[in-house]
Amino acid sequence: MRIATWNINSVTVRLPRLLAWLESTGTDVLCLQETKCTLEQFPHDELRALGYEAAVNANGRWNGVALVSRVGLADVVVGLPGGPEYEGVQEPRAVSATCGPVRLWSVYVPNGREIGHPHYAYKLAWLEALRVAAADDAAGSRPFAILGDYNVAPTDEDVFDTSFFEGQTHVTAPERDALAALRKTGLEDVVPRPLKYDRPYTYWDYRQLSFPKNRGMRIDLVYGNSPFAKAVSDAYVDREERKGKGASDHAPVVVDLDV
DNA sequence: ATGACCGGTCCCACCGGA
Repeated sequence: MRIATWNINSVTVRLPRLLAWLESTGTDVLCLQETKCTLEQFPHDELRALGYEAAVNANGRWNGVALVSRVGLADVVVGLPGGPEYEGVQEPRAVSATCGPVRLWSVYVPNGREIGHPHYAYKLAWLEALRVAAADDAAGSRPFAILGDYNVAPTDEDVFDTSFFEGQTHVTAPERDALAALRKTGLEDVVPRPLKYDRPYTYWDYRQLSFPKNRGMRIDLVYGNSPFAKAVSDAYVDREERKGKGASDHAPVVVDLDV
């Protein structure tokens, strides 16, 4: 079984790439983030033509997540139970479902913007709510994973230059502590292998030739419980999908499971 | 080549991304 996570940065603009990628990789379940569409705009018909159904949490121009599956979608939960609001709104940043033998979340963790910004406190509160909401499944015997854009680089090895990020979000101790607390529920970081260079970055800024210079970050993560992690036969970052005109600024992370 | 931001928006610039 092949599962993947991909911050697609607009499912509308990226639809031709999405369909071609699903076909070429034979992915069974894809977790999407930043769909940037309404529920009505989500391309259910095009995906159904390839044999996929989708569970979607979206409300317009920002954020938006989905689970796209050709191996079933059961017990769908839309949103993060107990999750915080930002400016009075529950943003579409989480959706979970059972896909065949595994329980999966697709999450888009808030960016945080700047240290001390209300969005930063919101980010930390959101990660804490995720920890609480996922604790039972994390400790369970069914393969379970939270995949998505965490907007946190777990270690200094996960950014191209630590000095570049001094004083910025994504690398601070409170953010990394929040990830550590999440792992402590029984989840481990399934680190993919890079297809080139030495580090499995998943994101490269559009600006300043970041991708050709490999000035990247590993912020798209797969946190799986022990039954999930034990079933992993391979994991890699598909950096090929970051290439060319019309790419997302994130590459998909692909995980193969023996389940 | 992987090549010097991009997507969305009621619109001629700005927000959000990280």
